[in-house]
Amino acid sequence: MYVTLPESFAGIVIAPGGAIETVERPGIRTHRRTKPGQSLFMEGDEARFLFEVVTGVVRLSRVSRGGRRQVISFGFPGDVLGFPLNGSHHADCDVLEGGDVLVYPARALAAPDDDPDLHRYLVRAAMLEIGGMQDHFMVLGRKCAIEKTAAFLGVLACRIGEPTPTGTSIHLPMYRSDIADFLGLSSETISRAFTLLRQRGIIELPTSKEIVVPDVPALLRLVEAE
Amino acid sequence: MYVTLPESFAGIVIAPGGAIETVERPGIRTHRRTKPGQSLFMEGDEARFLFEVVTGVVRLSRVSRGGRRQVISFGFPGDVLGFPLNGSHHADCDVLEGGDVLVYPARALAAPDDDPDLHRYLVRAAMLEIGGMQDHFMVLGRKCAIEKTAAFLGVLACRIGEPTPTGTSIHLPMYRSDIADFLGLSSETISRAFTLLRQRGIIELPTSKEIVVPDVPALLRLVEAE
DNA sequence: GTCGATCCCTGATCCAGATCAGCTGGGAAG
DNA sequence: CTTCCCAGCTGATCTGGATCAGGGATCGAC
Repeated sequence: MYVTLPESFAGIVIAPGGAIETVERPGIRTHRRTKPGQSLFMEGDEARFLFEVVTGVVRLSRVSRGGRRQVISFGFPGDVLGFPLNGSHHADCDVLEGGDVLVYPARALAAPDDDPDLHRYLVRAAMLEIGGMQDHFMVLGRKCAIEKTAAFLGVLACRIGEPTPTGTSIHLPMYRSDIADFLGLSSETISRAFTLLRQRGIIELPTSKEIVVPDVPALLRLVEAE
Repeated sequence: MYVTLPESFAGIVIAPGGAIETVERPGIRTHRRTKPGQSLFMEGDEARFLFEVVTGVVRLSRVSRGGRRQVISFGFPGDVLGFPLNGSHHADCDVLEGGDVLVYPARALAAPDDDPDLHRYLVRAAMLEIGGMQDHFMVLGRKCAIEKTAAFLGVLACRIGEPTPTGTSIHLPMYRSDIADFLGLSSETISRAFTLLRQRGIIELPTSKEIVVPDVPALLRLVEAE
């Protein structure tokens, strides 16, 4: 998941996934059960598989020599992760919330003929990945803290929000520091942004990992004050 | 081009392109001549073609509703641009320095059987794109101005630097503001970073668009002060 | 040649967010 | 139950980079 919002968001309820052109996911595949804290792959590992999150949440991240960390993306249900570079993985993938992943052979990407349906599915997933990352550049490079945070929560509300009587409810499986490393901020700034949004009535925080958004369009209007 | 540096850079001269696993570019293709200022495609255009820069330089960018701009990447010789999302382009592509581009039909990506060699070539280019963008996240989110600038010039030196008696020479076809919008900084900060690097003897600026790097490893050592 | 129009550089000031530090609360272990 | 530990929150301070402002170099139009 990247922080990528559809063109016209004001007042529009966005369907989970938000796909326009759809490629059917190929039939029954290999599943693997994931446990919190488990590593699906690490930077430098030979890339034998790609993964699609079915349930649960994973985190894709890189750590620099100096110890600075960048969370590249969060993998929510429907996200495909593990696109290989020169045959090896290029980031660490860890499980935040246990669940199920689909396991695709990396060969399916390089060899179209083995399984043409799967191949086309993965190529399309790669295009979605590139598009999402392009949007995320704008967030990282050209938005302030409150806009980044609002955009992040807005995307989560659209993708994994549960409708409740009081608003859209989001469960956050990651730490504040994960969100910070994803948005290029410090964890203190995330805390302060959450507090500010709460004070303004944009979100409620029943617990530190549960967020209720009474009015998603109001949240999304904060994404870019023009 | 993204700001993406190989693992072990200190003292190592990086080959242009830096590819490890190579896929041969398919035979003779359609060329198109480009002129400075020309637009190859714009956001929202139907994606009928992908482009590979042969000579010259292009710029890929997005502009938000509020008018803020993010330069997503610069296209130097060897870079493939224009990966489609739901059949349309997702950013603007403009020519900075005239030259030649190869034109590939977008179908080649979706339909493996039309031209299997080209298809594999483009899939591999997409994987390079994803890997490069992941590295660029670290630059945007977790590096300071001087590190961003040094990393940017370092990549350029490795990719398009010309060896001269006094060092590696780089021609910059873009404005300071383009570099700023690429690195998530202001154009003033780019100017100041260039001046600082010049004062420290890391670079020379014969003209504002020509940069000479006497010692590329010294430049790259600034990328991450640990 | 002169005149604009840009682009680039640099100084001064300001502010958003990092950093440092301390406090609080909830969950796990005993 | 108590204790410990760590995530999260918040206050105080600092600072890197944005912003504002002005000045010089370059280039094209005429």
